Amino acid sequence: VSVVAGRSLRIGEVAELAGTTPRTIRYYEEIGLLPGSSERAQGEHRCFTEADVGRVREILRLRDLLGLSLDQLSRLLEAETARAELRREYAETEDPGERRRIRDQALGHIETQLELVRARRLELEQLERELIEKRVRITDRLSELTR
Amino acid sequence: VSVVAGRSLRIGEVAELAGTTPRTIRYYEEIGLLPGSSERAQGEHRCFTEADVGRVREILRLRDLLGLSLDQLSRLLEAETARAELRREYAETEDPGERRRIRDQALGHIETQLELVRARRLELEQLERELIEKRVRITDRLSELTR
DNA sequence: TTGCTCCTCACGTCACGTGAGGTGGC
DNA sequence: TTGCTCCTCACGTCACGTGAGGTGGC
Repeated sequence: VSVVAGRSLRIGEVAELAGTTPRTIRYYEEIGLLPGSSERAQGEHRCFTEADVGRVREILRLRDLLGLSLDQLSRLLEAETARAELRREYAETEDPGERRRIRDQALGHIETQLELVRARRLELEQLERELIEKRVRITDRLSELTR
Repeated sequence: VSVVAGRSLRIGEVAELAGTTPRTIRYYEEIGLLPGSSERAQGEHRCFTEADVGRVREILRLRDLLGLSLDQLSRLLEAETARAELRREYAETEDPGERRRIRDQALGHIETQLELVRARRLELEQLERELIEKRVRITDRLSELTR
C-alpha cells in the first residue's frame, strides 16, 4: 500500500510494515540507530515517515543476514547516513573534482557491504554443498538396500 | 594437525580448534547442547574428543549462518544426535523395512537443514543483486561526470 | 465516552564476557 | 616448585521481551 503524500506514521505501523515490534524501534532510537526526532516532548507520540520504514527494514535485513552487532551495523550504516548528507552537498557543488570524490566514497561503502554479503553467501554455498553431499551418500546406501 | 589415536582434549584446546571460547563450551554443556560427560566429579577437568570439536564447529556454523537460537538449534541437532543412535540400531537390525525407515528419517533431517540453508542463500543473493544494482547506478552517474 | 495505541520506567531473558578466588596437571 | 590452564560462582552486557501504570488521538 503505497502512500503518495508523506503521511506521518505511528510506531506500531512502522513496526508492522518493517516486520518487527515497537520496542525494537524504540531501542534503535535509544542507541542512535534511528534519528529520533529531537523536538519531541516527554510522553508525546513518535512520528515516522516511509523513509524510516525503509531504514528499519535495511537494519533488520543486515542484522539478520550478516549477523552483525548493532554497534558494527551503526558503523556500516553511518556511511549510508553520510551518503544522504553527501547527496545534498553533491547537488550544491559544481566542482567536478568534488563530485568525483563524493561518488568514490559512495562506491567504497557499497563495496564494503558487497564483500560482507559475498563472503556470507560463499559460506552458505559451501554448507549447502556439504549437505547435498551427505544426502547423496545416504541415498546411495538406500539404493543398496533395494539392490 | 590430525591426531591418530583418540587423545583426550582439554576445554581450551577444543575452544581454539573450534574457534570459540571455553566459556561458550561450558555454556553449551550447561544447556544440554553438548553431552557433558556425566561421570565427572565436582571441580574435575572436562575431557573432550575430536568428535566433540566437530560437534562444536557444527553448532557455531549453524548458529552464525542460519541465525537460529540455541533452542531452535538443539531441536535441529537433536535429529543429528538421534542419527548417531539410529546408526547403531541400523547396524543391529537385519529387517530391510526397518533399515529403510531409519534412512528415510535421516534424509528428512538433511532436507530440513537444506531448506533453511537454501532460503538464506536466496536472501543473500537478492541482497547482493540489489547492492550491485546500486553500484551500477552510481558508476553510471560517475561516467556522466567525465562526459 | 469507549477502546485502542501510545508513552515511560523497569525488571526479565538469552547467550555469553569477565573477573574473583581456588585447585590440578606438565 | 613455578606457571599455566582448569574449576565454580557470580555479576555484567547486548538486544531486546514483557508487564505495570498512565496518557493521548479516532
